[in-house]
Amino acid sequence: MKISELAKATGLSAKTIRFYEAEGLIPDPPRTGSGYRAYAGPDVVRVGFILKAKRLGLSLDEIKGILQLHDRREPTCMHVRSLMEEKVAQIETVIQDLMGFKEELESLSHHATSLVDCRPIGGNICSIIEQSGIKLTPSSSVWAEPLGHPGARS
Amino acid sequence: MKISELAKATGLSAKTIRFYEAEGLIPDPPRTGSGYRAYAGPDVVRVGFILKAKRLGLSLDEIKGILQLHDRREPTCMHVRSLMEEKVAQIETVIQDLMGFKEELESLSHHATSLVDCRPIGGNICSIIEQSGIKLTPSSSVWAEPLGHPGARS
DNA sequence: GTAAACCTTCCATTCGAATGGAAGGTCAAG
DNA sequence: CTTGACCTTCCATTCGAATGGAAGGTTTAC
Repeated sequence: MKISELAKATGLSAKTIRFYEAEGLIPDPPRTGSGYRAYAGPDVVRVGFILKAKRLGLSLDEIKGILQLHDRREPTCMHVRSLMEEKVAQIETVIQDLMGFKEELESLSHHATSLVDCRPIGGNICSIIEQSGIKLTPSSSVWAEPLGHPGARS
Repeated sequence: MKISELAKATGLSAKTIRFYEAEGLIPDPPRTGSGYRAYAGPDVVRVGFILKAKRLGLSLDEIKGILQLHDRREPTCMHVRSLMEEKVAQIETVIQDLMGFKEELESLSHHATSLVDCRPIGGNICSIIEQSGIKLTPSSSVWAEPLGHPGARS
């Protein structure tokens, strides 16, 4: 199995597979005489695992941790379970934050609908935003780093 | 007002203020004889606006758009209102996704608790993950790009 | 007169997860 | 025997929002 075949089998690009190898998620495969990577069945399973774990919100680093346990033949499930529980707790926090924040935005929009003059008041820039009850106290945005999984781009 | 004074007044660093200037969010201020930036009251207001808008989940690009309207003396509020409504809709989607996903993770954890043998089954790597109903169909993670505000680091 | 505390510009680096592209080697079909 | 589809390595770039640091000029206090 050449790299593009593994790519097709898993839905990744060849580039991404090489990238996963460089990141230590996939072992360096044996090579053909001419230096081409030669993959086999277990590699498809492993990449499939990576994809599922990614879909579960694990970072490549977290996945790498699990795979290293597995490769050392240590049990992974306790570790995975606690990762999952951590994710659930993080998700709960994010949902709470988002719901509160949505309220905030909605009340802002409603207020704006009732503003007769929709132009800056005094020296300010936009009353919708500047009349909002938004606090600047702790800096940061609600969106700040939700789940240790920041710039996820499919 | 020198840059570090504006920084203190707004809670930003001088670096960040220069960065906002370079990004076109703040106009190039007048300079003192020795080339130091000389700010005034309206600059504090403007930076305050940027911070509030950021807290509301707007990206620097979106904020820049609003400020440009304002600088051209065009009305901003309709524009801002539609941005807000868009954000609310995005938040709703994200909350829905997160809640469904949380269910998924929780049922996974429950299943794992009842697994007698917590080791890989067959050729797989971690049953918790690989027995999950997670689909790989459309690629992508639930976390994929929640709000066009990906790597927000306070 | 000199040291600390500012200020200036410009370039590189961070985080995560890839992707783009150049330069060159290999393999199968026609 | 050449064309085109692969493969290889290596380096740079993307996205967003900054931050780090070097090299050098200025201002203020002692």
